[in-house]
Parts: sequence; C-alpha cells; structure tokens
Amino acid sequence: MKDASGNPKMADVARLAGVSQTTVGRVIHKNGYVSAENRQRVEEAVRKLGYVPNTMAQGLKNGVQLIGHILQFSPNMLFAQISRAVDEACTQKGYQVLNFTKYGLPGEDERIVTEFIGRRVSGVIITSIGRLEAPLLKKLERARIPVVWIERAPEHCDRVLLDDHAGTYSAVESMIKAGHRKIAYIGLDSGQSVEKLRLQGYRDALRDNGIAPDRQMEKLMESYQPPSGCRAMADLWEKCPRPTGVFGAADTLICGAMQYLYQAEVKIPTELSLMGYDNTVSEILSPPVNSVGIHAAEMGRKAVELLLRRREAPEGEPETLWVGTELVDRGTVVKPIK
Amino acid sequence: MKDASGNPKMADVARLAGVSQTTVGRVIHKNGYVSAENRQRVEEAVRKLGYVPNTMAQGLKNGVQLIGHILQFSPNMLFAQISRAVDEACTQKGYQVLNFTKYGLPGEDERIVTEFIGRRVSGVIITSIGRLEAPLLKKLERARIPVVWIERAPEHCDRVLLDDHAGTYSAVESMIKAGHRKIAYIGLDSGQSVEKLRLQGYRDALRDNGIAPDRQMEKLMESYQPPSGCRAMADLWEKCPRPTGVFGAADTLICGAMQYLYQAEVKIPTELSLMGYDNTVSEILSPPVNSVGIHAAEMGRKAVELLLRRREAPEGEPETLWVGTELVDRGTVVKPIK
DNA sequence: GTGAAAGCGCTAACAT
DNA sequence: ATGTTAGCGCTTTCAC
Repeated sequence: MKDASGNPKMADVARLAGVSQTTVGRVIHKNGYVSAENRQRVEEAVRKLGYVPNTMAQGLKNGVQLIGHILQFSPNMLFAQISRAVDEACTQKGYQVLNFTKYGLPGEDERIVTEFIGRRVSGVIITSIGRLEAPLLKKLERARIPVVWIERAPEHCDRVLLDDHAGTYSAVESMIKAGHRKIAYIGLDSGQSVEKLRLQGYRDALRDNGIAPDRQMEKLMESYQPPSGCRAMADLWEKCPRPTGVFGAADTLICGAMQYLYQAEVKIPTELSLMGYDNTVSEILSPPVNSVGIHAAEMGRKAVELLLRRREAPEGEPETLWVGTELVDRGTVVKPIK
Repeated sequence: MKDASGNPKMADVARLAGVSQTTVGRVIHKNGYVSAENRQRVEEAVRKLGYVPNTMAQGLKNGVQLIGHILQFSPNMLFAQISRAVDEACTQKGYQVLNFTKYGLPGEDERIVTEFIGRRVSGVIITSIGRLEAPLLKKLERARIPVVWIERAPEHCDRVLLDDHAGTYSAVESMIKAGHRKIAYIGLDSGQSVEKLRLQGYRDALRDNGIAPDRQMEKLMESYQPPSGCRAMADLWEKCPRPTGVFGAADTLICGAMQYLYQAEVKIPTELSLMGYDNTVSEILSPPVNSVGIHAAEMGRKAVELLLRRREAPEGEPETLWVGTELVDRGTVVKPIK
C-alpha cells in the first residue's frame, strides 16, 4: 500500500476496485475492453485514492516524448517569446519541454547536457547561444540526439535563423523612402552571423539607393545594453554632419540612444528619426519607436518541426530555415527637416 | 546491448569492463570498495560507451529531488529574476527545478499539477499567480506536496511576500522629504493584498506627514500595462491642481505616464518628479527613473527554505515571510519648483 | 572487494 | 472482457 513517496500506486487502485492492474491500465489509457461496471469501480477508486500514475515508471517502460530547450538568460523579452513559442509548438506535437536557462555559471552546460541525455530527450533546441563546447556536442551526437539551433548557430547544422539581412534592409529602406540620406547605424561588431547580416543589410540598403556608406555613421559597440546605445548616440550627435535618422540593431540600443537624446533635448521624430530592431521594448519607450518585429511563434514551430524531421532522417543534410520579419510603424520615421 | 532509446545501459558497461553492474554502480556513485584496476576498467568503459545513467530508472528506484515551479508568463523582468533566484536556491540545496510557465490557456493548471504529482515533486512554488482552483490545491494536499507562494498568495498558507506597504511608504516619504505635497498615485484597485498594501503605504506616508489624502490624486486603473499609466497621467495633468510628483505602483505604469509626458512636453524631473516600483524597466527609460527594487534572490532563497522546512514539518502553522525593498535613486525626484 | 538477485511502478504481449 | 507475467534500467541488501 502506497509507494515510497507515500502516493498510491496502480496496485492499490486495483485492489480497491477488485480488479487487476491491467484493467486499471485499460481504464486510465482508454484502450482495450472494460465492462461498464468495472470501469465505474476503477474510476471511483482512482478518485478516492487520488491516484496519479508515476511518470518515471511510465517513462522507464515506454520511453518519453521530451524535448530539451536551452535558453540564454537575458533581460530581453524576445527570449520569453521564443520560449513560449517552443513550449506551444512542442505541446502541440505531443512533446513535453524541459527548459533550462543558461545563466553563464561554470559547469552549467555540462550539467544541462548530462541532464538531457539522462532523461533521454528526443531532441534539443538551443536558443540564441550560438555555441556549445565541442565535447558536449559530441556527447549529444553519440547519444543520437538531434539538435536544432535558433537565432544563433554554428555553420553546417540544423538551424532556424532570422532573416536579419532582409529585416535590416527593409527597415533602412523605409527610412530612405521617407527622405533620409544620412542614416546612422548603431550595432555590434561580433564576427557572428547575426551581427554581420544586420550591418550588411544596412550597407546594402544604402548602396542600392545610391547612398555612399560613411564609416563615421557606423557605430560598432561591444554590447547591446542601453549604455552602449547612449554612448554611440552621443558620438553621432556631437560630430558633424549629424544623421537625420538612426537605425539601432536592437531595441535596447535605441533605448540607450534615447536616453542621450532626452537630456540633449533632441525632439523625436521632428529632429531625428529612429528605428529599432527586435520589437521588444520599442513599444514602451517615449515615444514608442518603429522597430522590426520577429515572428517568434513561427521560429518555435519551425524549430520543433525540423527537430522531429531530423529525428526521422538523422543522416539528411543540415537545413537552415529562415524566418521573416515585419516592420512596425509607430511614427518615429518621418521626412527629415532639411 | 543498448536500451530502447539506443543508449548504452549499465549492463553494457559492466560487460565491457568485465565486472558486475554492482561494481559499475560503485564506481559511478563513488561508494563502496572497488579495486583500482576495476575502477580503471569501468571508467574506461563508461567513456568508451558514452554511458549516462537513465534518470527515470534512478528516479523510479530512489525517488527524486525535484521542486516544481509555476510562473505567470509576463513581459515583466521581475519574474525572470525570481525564476532565476528559485533555480539557484534549489540547485544550491541539491534539488532540480521543473519550471512551468502559465500562459493562461484553458486546462493548463490541471495539466501542470498532474505533471508535478506524476513526477513526485517534493514541493511546489507558485510565483505571482495568487490563486489556483480549489480542486487542484486539494490534489496537491492529498499527495502531501507542500506549496509555497511567492508575491501573491491566498490567506493562511506558506508564502513569501514583498513588503509592499513599507516599500511604497518609503518611496512616497522620500518624495515628501524632497518637498512634495501634491503627490499622485497611479496603481491598481484589485482587491488583492499586493494592491491594497501599495495604496495603503502611499496614504499612510501622506497622512503621517500631515498631508491630507486627496482622491483626485489617486488613479486606480485596471491593468499594469503602459497605456493605463498613460491615461492616468493624462487625467492628472489635465486637471487642477496638478501634482508635483507621481508615484507609480509599477514601473510599467510610470513608463506609460512618461509616454504622455513626452508628448505633452513636460520635462522630467524639472516640471514633475517621478517614482516607479519594482525596478524593472525604470532603468532603461528616458530619463532613468527612481524606483523601488525587489530582492529577488532573497525571495527565491526564502521560498525554497520554507518549502523544505515545511516538508519536514507538514503540520506546522503556515508562515508568512516578508522580503524588504530598496529605494533606487536615479535623480527623478527633486525639489518641486513652486 | 565483488556479485547475484530482488524490486521500484508501470505496460503490453499473451493467455484465458 | 479480464488476468498473468515478464521486463524497462537502476540500486541495494546480502552473501561470498
């Protein structure tokens, strides 16, 4: 009577209902034939005892439908959105998700990977991290656990990326169309694909519209935090010629830029047009700023589908899936005065 | 050879090393006596096979050290902070955390609770939700799973609350000390303790300083979203007498208020002093705003400790633990002009 | 020092 | 329509 943790077990239900465990199982899983009377008795017993099957016993017997998800801890709401998207896509496919947030503590990756293998996950999704120590990847590979990367990823692997080039391109183009010729860029210089694509999208949009890129207008910072945006903006504003519009490769950078502009008393959008990227905090700034939105739900869905597909065809060629962006207009890009 | 999911199992390691499973177990758990030579052989075999013990088999045999955590999905960084705090406190106590985010979908609570019981968690932490359907609580109770609530909670239960009265009181008092007498309040009117305490803290601070509360200065809204703050601020500013300072019961409300103030061209803090609450987005606004910070790590730690204590003494009286706050000054509360 | 064997709670093939 | 039984992979007592 009662299992080690004090919970009733299947045998208890069976005894109370006066049937065999098999019958209990059939009632619970709604398969096989059970007489109406026995079904009654079993359901009654389950209720009376508050019986809930032991997941671990089930898992040991039948395997599990589990997907592991590693996320970067970040104050950025984008990750919360992707996390939600992955949760929902997995649930929808009948998988459970085991989420692990990476805080950057030592030994963390190793612990997470071991945990995933120990739990025999069917696959792993890695969001926004972009790399994992090689031995850990090897470990996953040996355990034949497919991996799909979201947003940041190594080369030659299954991944779902944001079309950052197109996103940036269209954002900058929208500024050009509004009449801007002196558009500054605040972003990062990381060597990673995400950052390269955004910068390239900016440069290409200028070039394709007959505007010569000007290195003075490109501020490449070390971090996406607001203070970087603030410093970049200060540099841009205190130098000549001033830009008439600024594109920030992340909302947080524009957010920092606006802190500078507030104290410099530069009025937005009258004196300066602004465009952010990722559409996270842009909405809550004063004023709310144009930004490039991400289809998080689509990223999640595509990642899970790719993962399950790869599980079926482990030997296939790695795929890269691109997810589009969407310009959100909040009125901070207007015709420049001069 | 190989388990159902294709992973090597203990027997495989034992065979390869030419020893018994028992010996493998001893090497893995570093207990019992194993000859240096056998230890070598086992370690070698583990490495060679990439063996990782099956968590479910271990759990079935030995039980698990698991704590379930339910969080409200919310764009508010506060929850990410608490989540992290709970993660770290649990890990530190040797427990694993099973996080579930509640998105507000139908049937969700039921699924989460069943999942927790099925996994035989040692306890459940519920952050910022404040209530759960009674049958579900009963279910947890029957399974003898202790519950600790964080930030929002029913009466008579184990909980870790923020000292919202003191937090608000000290914030408002700091404005009074700066010379303000006309301080408006933007908050919520929910009937829940959190909202009542904040409003009461505000009123008490005024009263204790000889300022008669003025209902015109209290804007009680329906949501913490920025648009509420914006509407409230518009009301306050377009009516006489105008406040010289505004306290927002959440950073997001102040954030909305600032959107109004920006377009009304009210300069902060010269024309109006501002104070937020929860210290989340206040830092990234233009200008960065004073706010009341929460000790998230302390909340997490206290919650886990209380949970484990309750596990040992299930029959004890419910405890309410209070966590203090901390005023963060960013220069948006200054002496009023008039 | 080492190993054999029983059993954790559940499922499913196979009887009946 | 129902029950018997043999494991799933691991831990641990007990015997050698």
